[in-house]
Amino acid sequence: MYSCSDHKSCLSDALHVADKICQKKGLRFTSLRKIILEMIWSNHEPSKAYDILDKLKDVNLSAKPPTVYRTLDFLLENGLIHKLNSLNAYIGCSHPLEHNECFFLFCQECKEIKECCNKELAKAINQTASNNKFQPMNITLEIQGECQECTDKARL
Amino acid sequence: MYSCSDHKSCLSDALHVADKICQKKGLRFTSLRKIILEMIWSNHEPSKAYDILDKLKDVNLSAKPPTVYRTLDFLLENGLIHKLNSLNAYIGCSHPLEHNECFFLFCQECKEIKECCNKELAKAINQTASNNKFQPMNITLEIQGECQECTDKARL
DNA sequence: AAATAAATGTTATAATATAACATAACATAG
DNA sequence: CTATGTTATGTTATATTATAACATTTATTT
Ligand SMILES: [Zn+2]
Ligand SMILES: [Zn+2]
Ligand SMILES: [Zn+2]
Ligand SMILES: [Zn+2]
Repeated sequence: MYSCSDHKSCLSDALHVADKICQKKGLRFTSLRKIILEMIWSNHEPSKAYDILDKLKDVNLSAKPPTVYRTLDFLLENGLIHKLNSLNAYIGCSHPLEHNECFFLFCQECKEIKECCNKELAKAINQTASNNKFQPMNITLEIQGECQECTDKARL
Repeated sequence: MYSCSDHKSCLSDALHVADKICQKKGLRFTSLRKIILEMIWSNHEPSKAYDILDKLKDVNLSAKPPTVYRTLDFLLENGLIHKLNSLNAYIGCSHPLEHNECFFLFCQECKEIKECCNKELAKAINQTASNNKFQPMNITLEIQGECQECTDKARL
C-alpha cells in the first residue's frame, strides 16, 4: 500500500519532527525514546510492544516491559505515535500535532497501515455524536480491509 | 445515557431475537450461550471477559477462560454481541443481523454504551476508504466522550 | 555541591487471550 | 436403537499484553 519512494526520508523526517516537537515543548527526546520511535518507524507496519522489547534487548540487555510501555506512553501522550486498538499495536504518526482525529486503513494482506485523516469524515463523525447529544473526546476509527495493490496482485 | 424505561424488555427482546436467529441459522442456542448473553445484557455497560467468568463460576464451578472466550466467539461470529476494541470489552448488539457497520458512543462518566449506526456516516467512511482505493472489510468506530445526561449532572 | 525532578532500572504481578487435547452431548445414517 | 461423526464443553497449560510499586540513575535547578 505504502509506496514511499524513499523510506529513509520517512524515517529521518519523523525523527526530525519528533526532535523539534520535544524541543518546543521542553521535553527530553532521550536516546531510549529515539531508538523506540526509530524502531516503530522502521516500516509502515504496526509494531507490537513485545516485538519492540525483543529488538530493544539487542541494544539494551536490561530492557523490560516497563521500559517499552513507558516510552510508548510518552510517545502516545505527545502525539508521536498512535495505538491501534483493534491490533494492540503501535504506529508512527505521519503528521504529529496537526490535529487529533487520525483514522487508519489497515491492509490485512500487506499489513501496512495508512493514516487517512479527513476533515469531511471528522465532521460526519462529530455530527453523528452531536445528533446523539454526545460530546466526543476520543475517536477510534480503524478500517481493516484490502488495499488496491493487494487486490490487484490477487487478481494476477 | 440509556434511559430504557423497562430494561427487562431490553433483555428479553435480546434473548428472544438471539433464539430466533439461532433457529434460522440452524445453530444451537445452548444454555451456556444463553447465560452469557444474558449476563452481557444485564445492563447497557460493556462486560469484561473475566468479569463474565467470575459470574459464571457462581453457576458453573468448572468455568474456565476458554468457556467464556469460546462463547464470546460464538456470539461475535453470529452478530449477537460486539467487541469494543478500545476497552477490551463486549456489548450486546441492539439489532443483530440488520447490518454490519455498528458504531459506538461510550460515555466515560456513566460507562454506558450506545450503538449509533448511521447510514450517512457509514457512507462517509466507505467514501473515505474508496478515495484511498481501499476495500473495507471491517470497521471499528468507537467514540469515547460524555453523554448529555452526564454533562448536565456535572453542571448542577 | 545540594536539592529537586525526571527518567530509567528492577521485581513482581495483573489482565487479556489462546493452544492443545479430553470428554460429553447431540444429530443422523444404517 | 446404536454406531458414527460432529459440535459443544471440560481441562490443563501457556501465550500475550500491560501495570504496580519501589530503587537507582541522570539531568536540572538552586
Ligand atoms: Zn516510508
Ligand atoms: Zn495491501
Ligand atoms: Zn435497557
Ligand atoms: Zn453518561
